[in-house]
Amino acid sequence: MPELPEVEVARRSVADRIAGGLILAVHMGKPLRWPLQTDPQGLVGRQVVSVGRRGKYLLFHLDEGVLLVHLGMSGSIRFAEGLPPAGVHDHFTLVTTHGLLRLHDPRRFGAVVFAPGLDKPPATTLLSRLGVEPLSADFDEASFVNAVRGKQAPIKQVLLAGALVVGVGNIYACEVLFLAGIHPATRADKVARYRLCTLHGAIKSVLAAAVAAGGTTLRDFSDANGDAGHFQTHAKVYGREGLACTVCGTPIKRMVQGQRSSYFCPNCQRG
DNA sequence: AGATGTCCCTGGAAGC
DNA sequence: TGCTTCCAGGGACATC
Repeated sequence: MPELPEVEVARRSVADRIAGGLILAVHMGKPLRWPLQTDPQGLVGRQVVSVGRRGKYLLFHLDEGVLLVHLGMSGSIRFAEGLPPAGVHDHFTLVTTHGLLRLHDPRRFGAVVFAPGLDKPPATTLLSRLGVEPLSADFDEASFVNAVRGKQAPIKQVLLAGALVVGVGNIYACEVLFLAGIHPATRADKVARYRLCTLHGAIKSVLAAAVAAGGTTLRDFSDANGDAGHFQTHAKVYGREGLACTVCGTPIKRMVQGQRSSYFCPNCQRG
């Protein structure tokens, strides 16, 4: 499923080609997570100026307004050559002078939302409560450590909530907690400072490495040109319940937090 | 207000 | 072999 690195890879794979393109037509498939909130035909004639990203949202900046695209857990965008008929899971198609871009999303957790501007609803509703970008200079160690220690929820859920730092999904959350030696159920304000410093570094390095490698292809991820990622996440804990910890040999355990599986090594992750 | 629970959806895997 | 059940996940929203 696309987490931040995959969304960033998707962004890079479409940005250069789509920029400057005029929207010729818009086709909608089955409804996605939230309504577009505008007449799709109103997008026709607008120009795509650039493609940005905030958290896991792709931002298609138009000459007037912005199109927010979320890939959910099974979404991918891809340029289609020619004018092939939409498949059953192609729920949004942008026909432009610079190519035909499709959003393919079998589970429809994705979203396409139009906003008149980034500083206007519904963009503000979706983006305002997002935390810091983990790959930006704003993600500094001291601020992160202090913010985490102001929370009482389990550390895993603080990471997933995205209010402090965005883009850390379930898989990367499990992995970075393992690297930092932190048990996922530990209350955020009870985690030792030195472990949070390690966690901060792990978030930065793991996400950056994943972006550099073209994302992780755990579940059929590919970029807009159909190229798969090369970040072979030999996950150290995720999905490895019952298997030996790569560090100490203890069987990896699984627990459920907030309806989601957390994988951890009961020996390596204590604090 | 902060923490926790619920729900949306469907393909693939596992179980009978 | 063919059915049914379970599971995965991001994040808005409801509830405590």
